[in-house]
Amino acid sequence: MAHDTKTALLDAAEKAARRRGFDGFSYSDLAEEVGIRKASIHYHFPTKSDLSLALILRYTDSIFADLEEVKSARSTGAGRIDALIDIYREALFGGETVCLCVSFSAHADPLPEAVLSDIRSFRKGLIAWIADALRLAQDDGTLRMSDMSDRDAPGVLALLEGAQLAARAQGDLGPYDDAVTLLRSRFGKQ
Amino acid sequence: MAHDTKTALLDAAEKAARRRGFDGFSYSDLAEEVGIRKASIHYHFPTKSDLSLALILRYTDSIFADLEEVKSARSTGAGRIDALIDIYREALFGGETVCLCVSFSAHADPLPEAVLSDIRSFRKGLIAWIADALRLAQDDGTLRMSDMSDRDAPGVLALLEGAQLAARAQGDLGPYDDAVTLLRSRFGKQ
DNA sequence: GGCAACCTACCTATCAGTAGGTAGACATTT
DNA sequence: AAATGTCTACCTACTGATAGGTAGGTTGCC
Repeated sequence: MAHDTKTALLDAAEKAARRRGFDGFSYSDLAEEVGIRKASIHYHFPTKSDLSLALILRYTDSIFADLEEVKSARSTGAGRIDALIDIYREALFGGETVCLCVSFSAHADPLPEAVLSDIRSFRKGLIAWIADALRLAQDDGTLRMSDMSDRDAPGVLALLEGAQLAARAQGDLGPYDDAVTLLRSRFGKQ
Repeated sequence: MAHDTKTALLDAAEKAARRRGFDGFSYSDLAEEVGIRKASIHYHFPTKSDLSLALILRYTDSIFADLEEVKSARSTGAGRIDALIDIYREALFGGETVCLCVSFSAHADPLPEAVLSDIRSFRKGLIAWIADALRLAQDDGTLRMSDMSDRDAPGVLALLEGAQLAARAQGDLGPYDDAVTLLRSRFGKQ
């Protein structure tokens, strides 16, 4: 199938980008991992810029789909925040990778404007989702302290991404769990 | 002077690493910026690994020195946390760079173990400093809500680093200020 | 026949790093 | 005081490896 190779390339590229950054892997690396020749990758992604855009589009779509699923699976605000914390935790792969958004944000300079634009709208959407969950948690009583509000949504996202950095630096999940304590302790039963 | 060239190289390398990542600049780039030939850089830093280590050592020393200064300049817990938020804010250079620790943590893979080890102990020291400030804030009454404690120090650091990522992705300070609202709103008069 | 999905072979640019030389400051020797 | 040696801080010129990307051919399916 045509799609299998393309998907395999995206999978390999995403893994590499999240581990070593977008400049940290080459078409050679991908070729070896996927099992085709280097030049053949250009058939699917003419330039590395094209690849970076395809990567971020697939990634943001997938995360937004996950968030929609969380919305229908979890009815309380605390439950939704908890699920979000888990999503970011699993994205760490035990401390070997960060999420693509973190990886791209950290070294945004070489990326094409279209990618940066997608990252910005991804962040916007995420913050809106979190704000919604925080409002819900206030209403349903699963947010313990009354001083946290939807205004804190950007802070929640920053906390999650920063916690990923800490885990990545250490190479294990410990620092992530330590950092998100600040969040978890503020939510009650789901 | 001998030292001026070496310092100029470190300055240029730090700026580049914080903007584009450690793999995002070359000895050629440094040579052009500093005004010496590429090969001459190897006299000061034989390999790029050597340069990465020199960078992180200088950086962590400088931050710890800043934190000591804050300790003597600010007597309240809230004042110290506020000063820390400012330090991380200024490290953004308006959204063009992140701090070196964030840059290195995001793409830790190519870095030598000695650098990662220094980053880990840097994080440890930072968290200890923050925990100390949080305890002080509890004692002196400048921490508004009683539900925040020194246990939240890893979360505070994660929040600051994550807020830097958000600002870097956007290219301006707005997202940083939005994210640290979660912190600032919890502290009273200094 | 036509097209998708590869391939081999090659390009130019750039990477970190090396070899070997040199100009000038400074100390030591004669 | 002059000559010599040594050291720092550069230099020119180069290496092999690798980067992203291109040209043009081949294979097999519809």
